[in-house]
Amino acid sequence: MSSVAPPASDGAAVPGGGALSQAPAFSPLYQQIKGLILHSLQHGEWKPGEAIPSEIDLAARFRVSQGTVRKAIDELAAENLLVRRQGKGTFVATHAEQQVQYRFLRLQPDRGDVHEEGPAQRTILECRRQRASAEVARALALRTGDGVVYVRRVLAFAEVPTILEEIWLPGHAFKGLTAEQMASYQGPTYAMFELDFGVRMVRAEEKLRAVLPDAAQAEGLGVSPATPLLSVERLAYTYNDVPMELRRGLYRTDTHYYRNELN
Amino acid sequence: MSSVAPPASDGAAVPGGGALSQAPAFSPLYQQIKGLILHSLQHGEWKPGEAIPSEIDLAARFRVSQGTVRKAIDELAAENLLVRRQGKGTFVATHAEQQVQYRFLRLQPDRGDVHEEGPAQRTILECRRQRASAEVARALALRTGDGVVYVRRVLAFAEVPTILEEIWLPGHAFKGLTAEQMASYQGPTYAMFELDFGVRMVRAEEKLRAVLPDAAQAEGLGVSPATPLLSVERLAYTYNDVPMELRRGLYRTDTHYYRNELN
DNA sequence: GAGTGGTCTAGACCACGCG
DNA sequence: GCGTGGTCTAGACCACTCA
Repeated sequence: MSSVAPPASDGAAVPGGGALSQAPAFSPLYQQIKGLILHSLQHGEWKPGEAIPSEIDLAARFRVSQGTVRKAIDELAAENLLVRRQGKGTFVATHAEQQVQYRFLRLQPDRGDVHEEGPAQRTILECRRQRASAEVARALALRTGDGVVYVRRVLAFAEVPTILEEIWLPGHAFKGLTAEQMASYQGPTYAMFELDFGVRMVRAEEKLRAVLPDAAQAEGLGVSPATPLLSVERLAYTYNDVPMELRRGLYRTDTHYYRNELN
Repeated sequence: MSSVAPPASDGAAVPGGGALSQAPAFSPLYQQIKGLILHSLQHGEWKPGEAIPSEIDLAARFRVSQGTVRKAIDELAAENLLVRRQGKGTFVATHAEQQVQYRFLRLQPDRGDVHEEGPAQRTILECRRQRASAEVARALALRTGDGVVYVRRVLAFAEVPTILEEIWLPGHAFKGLTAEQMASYQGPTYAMFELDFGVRMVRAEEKLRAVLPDAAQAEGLGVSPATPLLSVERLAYTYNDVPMELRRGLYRTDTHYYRNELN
């Protein structure tokens, strides 16, 4: 069923260059294999946390050598879509059961480390459906007025309220999301999104600014309105660069800092 | 001269497992090759911007197959130490002549893009030798009281002062650095460090916080002391994770934002 | 057309996890 | 001991750059 030609049986491998090819965009075989694996991931052929077929099986299925599927998997693993475990297999990455609890949260405590601090305590302040504003619609690639789920919550570490955030989710993908669900799930929110809605966040972009909170925001975090806060606007994407979540967070940075690595 | 055994001529490749090996730390051949190439980079056998020998030459030199040096180079390229250019060769990465002017600066203008904005205008406020405080010494792996070069400067974009930063450099590696030099060099400061001092910054860690400036800082940026600013503390490393620069910057975030990508 | 990196294959063997 | 991913090799051919 795959569209990859079996080069060996043809006697000559002509990757991406058929007789009718007009656009000279050369695409190596392993990229095509990568695309096929990605397609299977998107369509749920293998679920988060499950093992995908072995390299040998995939090589047979796509009629290519093991080395070629290897290179495809290497790239998907580098993008954190797959996880290789020697001796066991290759697994679909998941936000649950991941050693690092919050993969996208860069906030670190000034003293002690993130493990002593333990998981965040969540308080849901609000959770309701609303219509997308022009701004939210643009970010999520919706039309103004489309249904979105809006959540407002506070995250506390060691009983200290540290993050106040607003979340917007496309209504069509998150039908029936309740405050209960947001509050009661043990573990990362993104793990719950995978389990209950089949939406897997793959990467995100953040824009950071220093701001002063308004009165309501200051109260939500229990700080004075003169306390500068780190504003973090996050756009999270699923497969194929489809935006699936907009978040606006205010982080306290008197007890924590935002850590970044530059390469 | 290399310490890599020629497996082919021995009839059996036993990577990392000699007769005397006691610590079972298995290290694949390509990792050893990577180490050898890294060593040559550190010791200036090939300078930033220059081409290194071809894969075939390196394979002959280290007595391994081309595929093995390929994998070593792949990793070094992924770490931004080398740059591959098909048809031309593999080059030592450099902060000069790099398409992205400032590789470590994540600040983006709110309107327009970074290219229209052009290069930063630098104003050196101070540049002198001093003794390392306990804090600076700890960051740079020096002893308290060791000589360091201290620089204070303002960066402006489109004539608007945007970044106020302090820089500490180990005195032993930056002997003779002058304010003139800091001001007059065209291009990234890190490119000047490579050319004039042979110090190449390879990666960095940043800690971000929202802060309010003191009176002097506010004046330096031409903002009110009530303007929240993004505090960015950066530790930059050369090869082998040796810290070579501490920077403390205050970024205006009313006209710019700090961009980050999460994977 | 020569030289460089990039792709693809086929096969051998090694390290790891688990029953 | 088997199956998985990981390493290493040798050789063929392709795409790109430049003289």
